[in-house]
Amino acid sequence: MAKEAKVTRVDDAYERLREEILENRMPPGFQAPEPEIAERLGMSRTPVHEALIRLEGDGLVALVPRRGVRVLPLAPDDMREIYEILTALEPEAAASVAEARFDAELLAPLHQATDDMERALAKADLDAWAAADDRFHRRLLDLHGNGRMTGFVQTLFDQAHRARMATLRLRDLPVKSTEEHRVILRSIADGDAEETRSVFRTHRRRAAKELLGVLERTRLTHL
Amino acid sequence: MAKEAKVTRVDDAYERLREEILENRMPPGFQAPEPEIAERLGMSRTPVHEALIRLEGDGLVALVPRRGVRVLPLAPDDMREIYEILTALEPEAAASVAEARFDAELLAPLHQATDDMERALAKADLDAWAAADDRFHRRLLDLHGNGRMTGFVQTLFDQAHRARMATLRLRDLPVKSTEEHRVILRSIADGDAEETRSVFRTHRRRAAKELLGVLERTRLTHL
DNA sequence: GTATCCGTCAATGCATACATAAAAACATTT
DNA sequence: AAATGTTTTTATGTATGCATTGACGGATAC
Repeated sequence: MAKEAKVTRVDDAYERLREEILENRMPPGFQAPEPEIAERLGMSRTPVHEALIRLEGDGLVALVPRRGVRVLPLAPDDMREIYEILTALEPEAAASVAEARFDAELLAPLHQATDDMERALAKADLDAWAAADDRFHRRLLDLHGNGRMTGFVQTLFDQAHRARMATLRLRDLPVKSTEEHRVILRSIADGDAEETRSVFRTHRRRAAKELLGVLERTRLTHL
Repeated sequence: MAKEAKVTRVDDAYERLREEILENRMPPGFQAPEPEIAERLGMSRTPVHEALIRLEGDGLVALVPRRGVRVLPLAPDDMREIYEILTALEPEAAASVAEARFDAELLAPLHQATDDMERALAKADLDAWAAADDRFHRRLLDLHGNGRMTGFVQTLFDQAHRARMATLRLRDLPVKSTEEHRVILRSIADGDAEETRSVFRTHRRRAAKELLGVLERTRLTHL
């Protein structure tokens, strides 16, 4: 997962800043003027500003006149919005993949990701678990092949990333979630679209409820 | 619907270009270097470039190195992607609005939009019909109150706008579509979430099928 | 006539310059 | 000391300059 050679400074700035936000090194509420960011990244304001426009489009930051960038915090309501959309989109995509009855070879990335989740769970390696979980969802969307959906879901994942990582450490190991992935995968392999949709919906609903429950209990109103 | 006072040149450029694309004054496939656009809009390259980044994020244009902007054409597959997402999202939003049992006053914008559709249909004014149709969908999303969903659906509407306007003139008057809106509205007013979801789904599926049928029959492979 | 090579042109990425306007710091008055 | 007015600093929006690099056209070779 080494950094790819960045072609332009705008891309470079975009990816570095995105990563810093996702990894919580630029935490929610963090604020800084553009010249400061530019200096930190070792480039002029122009490419930084253009990268920030993209990040703003991704819903990760807000550009506040005269005070620079602000990293947007996530409130429980934001998570509700995000999970509602995911609950509507992903089960449809999964059902469509099931219906397409891909052969085992094409489903390999999903098996791989699910195996990785189980392995990570066994080692209680939450970072690895989350990465594998992400990969499962991403690969599934890839198989479905609706680029717009994939892109949008990815930006939602990005937005939710911090909250997911934070809550992951505030609750029991995600045993249930891992099992559900196995079930989803089986119903996809069986080509049972209706079952896939139903199981995936349940999976998303439960995950949302659990996450919101943790936020509620821990009084984490934004992060 | 006069132009609002634009605060910055970037906003100005963004909105003018977006409108030109939606209204087909910059047709799909149109290509021009940034300096040319800048001159046309009477500003320097900087704000134009930044506006173009936003339009690229909206999926309306592509920035091609060394050749400037290109207005993206829409293929039938794009329409399939768009309608698939709309079919997954809008019925959920509508069902949720039905469940919320808003009182008549809050539903007024929907009644208004539906009335306008019927009036426009009676006068065979397709532009007014399309505008009212858009408004109905937009207001419904507004009532639902998921800002991310609203925003995303809006960008999809923007992307699909040209195709919708083009096909509207290649087929019979949208009588069925208008009637369906009336039915949807009634089921929302009745607070019947399940019925709303089902009717809306049917509405979207039928609209998609019809539109794709027209594209197919007229061999319009991109527009 | 066709294909290849080279030179010129032009578009973009980025840096920098500048005007504007807000905010912050400071001074002055009461 | 508080409040008000003034100065200074600073961030952003926009324009412009410059280097790089690809595109295009013409010339040359075959």
